[in-house]
This record gives sequence, structure tokens and C-alpha cells, in this order.
Amino acid sequence: MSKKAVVNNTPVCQVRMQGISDTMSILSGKWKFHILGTLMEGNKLGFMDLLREIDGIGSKMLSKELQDLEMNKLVSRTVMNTKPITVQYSLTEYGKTLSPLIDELAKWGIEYRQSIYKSKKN
Amino acid sequence: MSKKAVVNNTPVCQVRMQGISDTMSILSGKWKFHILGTLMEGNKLGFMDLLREIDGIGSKMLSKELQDLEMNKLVSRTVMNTKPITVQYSLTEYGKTLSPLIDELAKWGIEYRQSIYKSKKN
DNA sequence: GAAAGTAGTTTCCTCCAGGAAACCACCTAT
DNA sequence: ATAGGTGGTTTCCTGGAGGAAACTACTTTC
Repeated sequence: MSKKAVVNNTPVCQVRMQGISDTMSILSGKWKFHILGTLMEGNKLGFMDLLREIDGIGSKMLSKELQDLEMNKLVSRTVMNTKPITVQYSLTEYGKTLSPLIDELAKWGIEYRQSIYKSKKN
Repeated sequence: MSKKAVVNNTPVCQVRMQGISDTMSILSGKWKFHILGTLMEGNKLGFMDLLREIDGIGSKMLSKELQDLEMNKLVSRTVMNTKPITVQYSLTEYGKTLSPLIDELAKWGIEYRQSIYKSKKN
């Protein structure tokens, strides 16, 4: 009798792993968290605003990632009726449910950096 | 005068974005979250255990990702003094600080899947 | 002595995420 | 008319993430 997986065999764990996969699949790519994080700070932002705010991103990637996020109902795109036509990107109500996750992400990274700093002093 | 970034100019936001980048950089790749999530369930696991538990991963990637995690002090590797030599992988105390993050990740994914299911019923 | 278990390493290959730069269309102020 | 703003799209290219499969090395069981 060959050995088989045991730990993840429990349904609760399967569901948990599935959840992790789903989340990471929706938030895949280099820029999704940055875009969402930026939209959490600056409520409504235009395309060029985001291009300026997010350091290093190019227009192609920004455009593509925004489309992904819009498709998944996390970000809304509103064309404004202004003289030079402008577009407002903002988080949807559903997109805002990601706040705790992104806050945890930022928090852990900040604490990680602090722990590096402390360990260098010793 | 050309327009410049304003939202992310605040130090607090810079730090926040930096934190997100740091976390994602340490947890980069397709398998880190799965490995960590599995180690959270099954306390101490061998290499072959992990290979069986994590669906789809190959030995090369598992080996490489475990080395990454060990380098960042998130996972500990202990060679056991058994007859067929075995290795125990487990989360370090520091690695356990990722629990809230990974729980959020799993939780959001589970709720996402439920919201899809509900929207199909209507 | 052959098979099966432990824990990986090495090689070879492929695909695609992501970057750079040019381009498009439209509007406005000078 | 031309420079600069809006919001993107298109093309072309490359590095590297990741997969498959073979191989190493040692031990125990059949």
C-alpha cells in the first residue's frame, strides 16, 4: 500500500486551499495589489493619475490590469461627461471587501522590514 | 507646470506600498502560499509528504520554494536521525505570523466563490 | 538483487508575463 | 499649427518562472 495525502484530505482544508488559489488567481500579476491599494487611498482616480501614482507601471499593463479588475467587479470605470473626456476609476463596494486582506499584506511587510532593521542593530 | 503624483506622496502611503511590495516579493511564485498553508495544517511534514499534499507541484519547485522560505526564516528544515534519513519541515515562530494573512486570503477566496454561486441562482 | 522508500538535483524546454516605444484619437490653450 | 492634456492600443521583444523526466545516493524490505 503506497502512501497518500492525508492532511489536505479533510474537506475543510480542501476548501481552504481552493480559497487561496481563487484569491491569488484573481489578484495575479505584478500590479493588482498596487492598483487596489492606490484606489483605497485616492478614492476616485483617472487613468493618468494611476499611471503617475503607481511607480514603474506602464500604460499597457495598467490598462490590462484595470480591465481584469473591472471584469471581476472589483473596480468600476466611469466615463465622465467633461470637456476633455475623463475616466474615473474607483473601488466597487465589493472591491472594498479586499481592504482587510490588503491591510494585512501591507502590515506584514512593514513589520518584516522593521524586524530586518532590528536584527541588523544586534 | 506638469501634474505630479499626489496621493502616494504622503509618507504613510509610501510605507504602505513598500510593505505590499515586500510581502509579495517574499511570497512570490506559484507555490509559496500553498506550502505555507499546508504547513499550517500539518505541523511537521517531510519532503515527500509535502509533495503528496500539494496537488500539482513537482520536486524541483518544491525544493526551490522551500529553500526560499528557509532563507527568509519562515520555514525550518530539520534532518532527523532516523534509519531512512528523514527531514522535517515546519513553520518557524516567525512563519506563524503569516497566519492572519493567509487566513484572510483563504477567507476572501471562499466568500468569493460563494458570491459567484449565489449570483448564478438569481 | 530488485523494488520501493527517503530527499532531493540536474537538464532541457516552453510559454507568457511584462517592459519599451510608437502610435491613435480627441480636446484645449497659446 | 503645435505643444500638452486626456485615455488608451499595438507591436515587438526578452527573461525567467515553471514543468517533465531522468538521475543521484543511500537504506530497508521482500
